[in-house]
Amino acid sequence: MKIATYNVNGVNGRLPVLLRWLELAKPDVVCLQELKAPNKKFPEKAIAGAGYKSIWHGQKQWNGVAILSRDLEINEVSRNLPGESDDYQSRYLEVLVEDLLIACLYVPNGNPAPGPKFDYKLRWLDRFSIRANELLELGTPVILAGDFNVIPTELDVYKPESWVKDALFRQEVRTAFKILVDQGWTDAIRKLYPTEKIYTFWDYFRNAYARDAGLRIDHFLLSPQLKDYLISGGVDKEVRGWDKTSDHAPVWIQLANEY
DNA sequence: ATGTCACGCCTAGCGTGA
Repeated sequence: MKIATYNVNGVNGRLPVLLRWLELAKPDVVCLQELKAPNKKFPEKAIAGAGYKSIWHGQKQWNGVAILSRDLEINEVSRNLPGESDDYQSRYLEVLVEDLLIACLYVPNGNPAPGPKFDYKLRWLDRFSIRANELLELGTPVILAGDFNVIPTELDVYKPESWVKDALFRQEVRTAFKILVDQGWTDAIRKLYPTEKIYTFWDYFRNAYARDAGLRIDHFLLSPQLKDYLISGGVDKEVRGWDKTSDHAPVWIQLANEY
């Protein structure tokens, strides 16, 4: 099974790029973030035309997540991250793809830090950590995929020293990510490439893509049942170079069929 | 500090988020 995650930065503005990439990469399941579209403007028909059924959780103007499936049956489990009843931001979606639970997440950016947005990010990560632990305790295969807005280590950023005060790399955030992973998750891309520079995001500013001034912030975390079935994975980096493209590139993993 | 995108809106540049 090939599973991808892609922060599209506007699902309608990016529709030609998304459809072109789907045709090329042919993932079985796709987690999308930053739809920037209300529910009624999600391009369900165009995506169905490419062969994918969709479950989406949109929001006017900002945020928004979706999960697409090509052939496999998909059923919604939840569209809310527990723990904060007045949190209206659409950043979370949990589905079952057959017997595999997939959570698609779009963690708050958190800048400027410190400040209320950063506090919200830390609370969100705490809430997510609680949910992730519950999912682990199910003892069934689970994938947490999406835009974590976390640079896990110095290897994951082109110039660490210039990012230490940024909400994506501050120590509190790196620690939160480490606590989460240490519950028993496997960072799939880092497992496949233990020492290589792997980036998934390049800023629109300052010609970042051409300079390869990137960050690794889109991640797959695998529950223990899955880690030995991870075959391959990577970043479809060339998509970041396409016209009218997102600032993120799609990231994917391949799991053995018999997991 | 800056830079570049996409979105919504009392439609046309501006505020906001990233």
